[in-house]
Amino acid sequence: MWKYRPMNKFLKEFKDRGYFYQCTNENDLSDLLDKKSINAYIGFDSTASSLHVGSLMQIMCLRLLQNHGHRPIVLLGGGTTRIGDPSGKEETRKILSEKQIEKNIKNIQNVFKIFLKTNNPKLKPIFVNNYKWLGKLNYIKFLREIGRHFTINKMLSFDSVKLRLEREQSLSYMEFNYMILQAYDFLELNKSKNCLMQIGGSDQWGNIVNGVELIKRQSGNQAYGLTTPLITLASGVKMGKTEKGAVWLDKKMLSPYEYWQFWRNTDDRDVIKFLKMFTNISLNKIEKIKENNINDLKNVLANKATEMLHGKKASQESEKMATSTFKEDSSGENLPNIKINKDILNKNIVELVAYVTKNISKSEIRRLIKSNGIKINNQLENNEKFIINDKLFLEKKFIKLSIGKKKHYKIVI
RNA sequence: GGAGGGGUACCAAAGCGGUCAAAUGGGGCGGGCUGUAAACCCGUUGACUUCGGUCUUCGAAGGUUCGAAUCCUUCCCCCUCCA
Repeated sequence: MWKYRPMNKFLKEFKDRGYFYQCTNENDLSDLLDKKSINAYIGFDSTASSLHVGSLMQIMCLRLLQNHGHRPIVLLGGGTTRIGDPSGKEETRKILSEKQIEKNIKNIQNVFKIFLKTNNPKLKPIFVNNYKWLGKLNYIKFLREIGRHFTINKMLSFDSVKLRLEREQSLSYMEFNYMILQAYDFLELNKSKNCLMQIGGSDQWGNIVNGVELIKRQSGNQAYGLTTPLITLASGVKMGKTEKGAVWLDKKMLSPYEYWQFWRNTDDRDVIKFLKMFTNISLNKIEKIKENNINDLKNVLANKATEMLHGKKASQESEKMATSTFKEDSSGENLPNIKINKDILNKNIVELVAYVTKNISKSEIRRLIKSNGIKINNQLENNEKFIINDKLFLEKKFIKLSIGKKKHYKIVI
């Protein structure tokens, strides 16, 4: 008999915010989450020294979980990173050095310390590194205890494997084992941390289900899996990349201002979706403001998203900088100062731009100048021999250098 | 182990002795339109330059040639088929 029961609040919000894709046993899970506070984990790739926006939804899931009184476990895959997940990968991945992985893990933890900050000691995130248990596995023992539960027949049917085989791309034995290791992780966390749920991207479904089954067989415990959809932008591209590369969640790799800009430049069609997914604004409030001017909403999105990661101050400064860059058409008074050496004076404009930008070649700067991309004090300057002299600083004591429409610098000596 | 195909700029992909700094598409950058959006249009996309040029690139190293991304030799790496 099916009787009506209201969905668990966490699950409901999880769905309403757009995080939900699939779940192993929704009704039971809903009941469980109503009944008690559980521990749940997500594993993160440690192949780079920072996570990027592509992982943000996963992080937000943990945050939501925590807000609803459950405890997040963050697994940073020192063990599995050494193997490489074949899911969704066209080719075998490069294998990183042990040292690099450890370094990455250390740095990545910082992001979670920001997003999952709490005063409640019971909800503090637990960090685990699966190298701790995977690193000392005994092969024979592992095969006998764990390997026996996996049939090759079934493993071959999983997408991660199947696609690679169908496309006749090689899949190493090492990678083939990835899903077993991930299942084992779940089992291990279930035993040692009483972890009852694993969340992951939809491409992790197979791996997660394997874990749930392994736990059932090994210990008889019921565990659950929950997946999030792959976010595709209205423009059709995968989220998380900009022209310049990944949108990193680390100010050393992407400044707060650039992060702010990333959100500010969201496609119109994605704004509401992103407000739900990537801010902590309540769904009721979003419902109320969703008809507001689209550009105002983009500002809200940028502010909230930036605030969450880089703090209120950085967020406000970014907005201020954006306003002075795009709105006021002004002197550039509010831009951050860029100090230059005196010896740039009386050299030509190419030298100045090169000094300010780094990483862009003089040929490229010359091209920019020729194609009307450079302004000095709001004045187009298309002579590459233009000399920077101190008269340009005038009474303002600085010059405003504009590169394209979006990049402006306040140059002081 | 045997047979064959291939490695070209950020990516994909043409070129197969000179006219190749290398077609074309994507991406990027700049400009136009606009709303810091989308769509569209134009330009540009190796480095350095006294704007005359100069230097470095087509998996790596050698060689042939007046001249090589293109031909030859050796090596490295990928892929396909057969065993």
